[in-house]
Amino acid sequence: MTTPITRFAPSPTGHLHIGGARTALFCAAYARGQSGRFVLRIEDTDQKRSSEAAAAGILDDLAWLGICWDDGPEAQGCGGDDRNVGPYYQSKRRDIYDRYFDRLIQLGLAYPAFDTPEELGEMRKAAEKEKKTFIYRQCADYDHASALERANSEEHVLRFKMPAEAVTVDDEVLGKVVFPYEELDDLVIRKRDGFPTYHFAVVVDDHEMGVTHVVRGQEHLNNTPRHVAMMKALGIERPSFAHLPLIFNPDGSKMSKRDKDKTVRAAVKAAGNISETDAGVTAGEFARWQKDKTVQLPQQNLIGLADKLDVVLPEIDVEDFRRSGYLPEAIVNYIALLGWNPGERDSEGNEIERFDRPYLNEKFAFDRVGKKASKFDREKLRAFNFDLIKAMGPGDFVDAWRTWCERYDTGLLETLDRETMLMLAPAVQQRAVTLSEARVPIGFLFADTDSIEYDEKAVAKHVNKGEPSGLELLKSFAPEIAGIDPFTPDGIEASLASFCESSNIKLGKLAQPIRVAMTGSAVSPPLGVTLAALGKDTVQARVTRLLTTLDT
RNA sequence: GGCCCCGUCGUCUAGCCUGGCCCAGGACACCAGGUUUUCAUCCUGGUAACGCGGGUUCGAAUCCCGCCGGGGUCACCA
Repeated sequence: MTTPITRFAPSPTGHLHIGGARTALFCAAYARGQSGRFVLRIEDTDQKRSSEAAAAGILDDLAWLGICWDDGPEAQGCGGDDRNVGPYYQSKRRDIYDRYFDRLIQLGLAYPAFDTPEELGEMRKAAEKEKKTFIYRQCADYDHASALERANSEEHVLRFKMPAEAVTVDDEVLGKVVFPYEELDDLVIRKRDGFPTYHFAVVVDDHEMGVTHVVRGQEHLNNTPRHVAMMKALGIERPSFAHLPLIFNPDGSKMSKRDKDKTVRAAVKAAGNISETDAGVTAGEFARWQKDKTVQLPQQNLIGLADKLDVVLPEIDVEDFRRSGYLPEAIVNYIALLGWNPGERDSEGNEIERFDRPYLNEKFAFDRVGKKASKFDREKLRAFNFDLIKAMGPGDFVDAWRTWCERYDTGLLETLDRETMLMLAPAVQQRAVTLSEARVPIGFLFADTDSIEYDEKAVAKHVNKGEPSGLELLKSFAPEIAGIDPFTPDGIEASLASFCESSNIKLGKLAQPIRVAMTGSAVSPPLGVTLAALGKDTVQARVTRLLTTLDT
């Protein structure tokens, strides 16, 4: 049997979309599990929209997820050209495409077409008027020789002459799908600028790179017969195809990069007082963005606006999830389950759905990929992430936390040293679903003692009420604080316990007023870590403040 | 609109190919209890689905047909 070779071929027009990540993951998992190879190719034939930075970003996103490629651009410790089938940027493969263009022209299966975009627009409009789909065909009196001659001096595109027969696609996921000839047009394979179109480049590159399994989103299904027809024309052996079901938003719409703009646009409109200065772009750009749903603002500007408007951007790209503080392992596990499942049960008879990469690699196959599009359920992703966070050792957690902070919250690193974070870790891990939310349960650490606002209900219940009242208990405990040694979670807990025992009160009676003093509310992590993290001086200051502020 | 794909709890799904083990199982969410110095974690339990209509069959979530619904695609983008 030949070595299976899969490939992921993103176009570098932005960050890696979560759907693309799943495609890449399945490709990589299949290659690993079958001892094959996984190729990464950058499809940058669209000169206008592609960028070097986007390509680098995608490689970075993949590597962060732990999806490494065997053949492809060398970056992040992945890639290389061991099989000598590169380069892996389509823009650098022009000479290869030219060879194939020539072959098709010789065969009379590719021909120059001179219609201008305007003319084509007219033709489409006319077809639409008749309620028909516009299908481009070579005109009946087309003269190949003179067209070729004319092509030497005139701008033109190259079209593929679609053979007059239906095409059957055998899909690993969907099964047999038949496309009638009447639906297949003479597609453009070389653009006016000389670059191949996507359709042509994939066919050539997949063949040149020995790809055996073409795995991609279902939105490509309708393209497949064109590709198959070209393969046949070129005498290329056809690979197997696997079209993955789409991923939707919870509301059923397709998960799109533009959703982020959509969210911010709506918030801007609702706020009513946002200007181009807030957006950080020119007035013209801002107006265009507001009016045109297809116009996107740069990521950084979008984040800035979202912060200003206090709206949460929907996570769409891998980078968005990373920023939100999800662990790559959680994302990988969750997206693997979108459209696929191992179909195995654990010893208790429950379906297995929590697993790691080695398990995925071993089990993944296309026969268990579903056909139905799935909605992206953030709550479930959060549950996966939370479980992973809870299961981490404190050291690993702090490592992950600090790494995240280096990228997204350097301020936290300035406030907390590693040792303090380590002490806080167990408390935080029980309370933070994502890394970005890790600072929430310890928010009291960042408050200024003199500006703590005391929650009315908490004060009424825990400070004023009781006999003796919480305030009185706190007052009598206050002198003890200075003598707590060591001032560590254990030392503090011990001191608290012995004080309560000798005073013959329940721990809760004292604990709650202390919480109010420390945080202004009745909620905090266990008192030991809460006080230890604050430090003796701050603890005393906060107790004093409550006593002086609320003792009436 | 043409063509193509899809349709099991709110969501992700198991089961469908090889009809009975399914008055449909799991997970997330939700609800109710319990443990706990608060919150959280944790534990226990519960609500909840085969889109509709015809067939075939002793028997259908599973096979067939129709309908309805959702989605994709119709570029010199990928």
